[in-house]
Amino acid sequence: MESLETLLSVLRQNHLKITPQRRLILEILVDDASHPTVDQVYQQVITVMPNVSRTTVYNTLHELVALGVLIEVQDMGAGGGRYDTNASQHHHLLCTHCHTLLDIERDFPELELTPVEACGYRIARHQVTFYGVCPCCQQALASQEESI
Amino acid sequence: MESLETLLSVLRQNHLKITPQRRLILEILVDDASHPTVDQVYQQVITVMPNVSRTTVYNTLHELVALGVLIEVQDMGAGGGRYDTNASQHHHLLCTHCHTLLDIERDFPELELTPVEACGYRIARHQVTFYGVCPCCQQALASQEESI
DNA sequence: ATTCTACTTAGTAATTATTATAAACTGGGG
DNA sequence: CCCCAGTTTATAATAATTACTAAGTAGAAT
Ligand SMILES: [Mn+2]
Ligand SMILES: [Mn+2]
Ligand SMILES: [Zn+2]
Ligand SMILES: [Zn+2]
Repeated sequence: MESLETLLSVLRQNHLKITPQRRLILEILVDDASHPTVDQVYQQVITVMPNVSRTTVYNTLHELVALGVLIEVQDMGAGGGRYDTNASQHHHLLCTHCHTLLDIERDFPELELTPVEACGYRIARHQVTFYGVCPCCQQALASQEESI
Repeated sequence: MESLETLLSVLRQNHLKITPQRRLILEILVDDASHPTVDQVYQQVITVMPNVSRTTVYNTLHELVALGVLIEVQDMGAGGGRYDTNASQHHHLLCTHCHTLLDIERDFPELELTPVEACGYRIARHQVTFYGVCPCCQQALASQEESI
């Protein structure tokens, strides 16, 4: 994600007030590349400002998405959507067991649909998700099988 | 999706009773390649059997997913997850405006992560989603701009 | 610095999606 | 035809998100 200063200036440019709550949420987001859920952001928020409401977290995340500096990603299985603080074009590697989600920064420019495949759609971008099992979960699954 | 007969035999092989409710849901699924939501399946169900409960639809869809003949897909923006009656490996083309989701049956075998990119994950598969605007929505958006 | 106001927040309620529970029902083997 | 494990339904509970509104405040204007 961009630096805190960049994000603050985006807010200013869009005439959004820089409240302590918004500032805290931005600070948390720039430090968290784990694709957190709304609730994970909220839990971090209330360790610092215990009175912030969930509504404020929802509002702020939605505003950042509307401004294009935050992306919503879907994750099979986990509760609720997750937010991606890396708004640049990139791809993902998901552990199907614990849902840890890593960024893959490489580009895959060779992915192009033929006109007949595209069916008249005007294609803007593509996104690849690799599914697998992370090293931690491989170990956990292996020792689980042993104990059977 | 497989034929109705194939699905019925999968149920039989797994000692699941073929009830009128399940049969109807299967009939609906084999005819619907639109990646419907739970509610869209339910709405079709109750036009034929008005007393079927949502729980039965949820249960049946989950059972089919467990049997591997139905896939859950995530769709940014639309309400709830969607079900994919095409359980084979394939990719998707999503209209970011109306969320129409088309299957792309081509394979992309060249998509491989290097060991360093894979970070120790044991990778099982990958899935590509192309994002764009479908012809209908292109027209709608164009005429909308005209009227401004 | 003080005032003012439109924007923001917190708290609560409402909505929506999904899962849990348990009593009544039934497909299909025997 | 009987029977019972599996299934369905209705209802309640849980979870995720959105709506609403009175109270609070950031930042511009004075
Ligand atoms: Mn990412
Ligand atoms: Mn599909
Ligand atoms: Zn894992
Ligand atoms: Zn469309």
